[in-house]
Amino acid sequence: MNIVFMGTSDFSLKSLVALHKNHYNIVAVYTQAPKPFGRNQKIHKSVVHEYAESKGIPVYTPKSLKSTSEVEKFSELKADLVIVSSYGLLIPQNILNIPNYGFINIHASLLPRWRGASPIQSAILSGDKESGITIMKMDAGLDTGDIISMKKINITPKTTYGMLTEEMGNLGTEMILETLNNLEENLSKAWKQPNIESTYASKISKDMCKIDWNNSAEIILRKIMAFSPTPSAWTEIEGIRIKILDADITMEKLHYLNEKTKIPGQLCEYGKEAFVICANNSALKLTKIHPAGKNPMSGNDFLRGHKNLVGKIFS
RNA sequence: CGCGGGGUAGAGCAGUCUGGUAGCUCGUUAGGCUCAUAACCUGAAGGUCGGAGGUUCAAAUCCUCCCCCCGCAA
Repeated sequence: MNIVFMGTSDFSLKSLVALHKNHYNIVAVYTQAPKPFGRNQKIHKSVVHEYAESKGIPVYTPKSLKSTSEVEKFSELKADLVIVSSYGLLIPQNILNIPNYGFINIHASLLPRWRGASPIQSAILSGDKESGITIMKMDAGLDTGDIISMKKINITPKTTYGMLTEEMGNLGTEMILETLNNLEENLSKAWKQPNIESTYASKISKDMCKIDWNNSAEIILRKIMAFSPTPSAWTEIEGIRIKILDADITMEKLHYLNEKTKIPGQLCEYGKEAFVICANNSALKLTKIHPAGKNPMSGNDFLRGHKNLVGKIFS
């Protein structure tokens, strides 16, 4: 069976590696084109691109699949099945129709909740208690295909995007291998998504990552977790831009904080630890932060060199 | 040549502009105080100031080149 793999991120890489190690016949890999990335505008290939190349698998990086030349190239691969995992491009119907077994997608949410680009971050941001992986047959809609299988993962208040992505990647890999084990039967048993209760996870934008200290500590903590370790929730104080990598909602020090004139975003020190006031009489203890131009450090360390900032306001 | 911040004791920083004894807050360590302590007091150890060259009577500081870390942007 000829398999084509389409994916770009670390999440998808795990599945590709597993497929390759299990000796599936991967005839081609599609991934997003190399882009200028990082300092000095160096061109970087995607992790999937690097891996496929190192294993001698042909790599395709079209900017779109809509052109007739791309459709022709694809049909020449004589794919029987395509596995898609956080690829990043829309797949037109005339390509979906080509493989006998169609397209299968590994999606990192419990569909129909969180269709779209950022299912993992969105689940954490909105405070979901659980998420998971859905394996589905792809159709022309955005993550609207029939469901082949679904498994859950718990989310705690301290689950980060990085941690959840790791777990999701492992689970997705496990599930796609199960699916392939008994492909025809699994495909025939697929069921329709309920169209109620669907939600969409839009792409992550810059402003989404900036912290609004007028929210409660709980909401802010979700944002920190959803964007950790990257791109990171951030804030600013006295012109210094600071990423917040980890924090804890603090209860025991609230009585102390309440005696002060609390302003949301105010940096406080208590028992050598750094706190920031949030809305509704809540506060966050800064446990790991990353000031621009510096290396990541604890809140305590930051205070040691910046006593003058105590009492100032994050914005 | 995309824009910018930084490298000084184990950690976080000041000192650089204007050259003149290597500092601060912590940590570590020895002792003291205390019913006791992560609190307080007294002492100690711990630095080739990222590297190389240059200027100078004298360089963390000024000049030249190099290395490393990071933020933005994409």
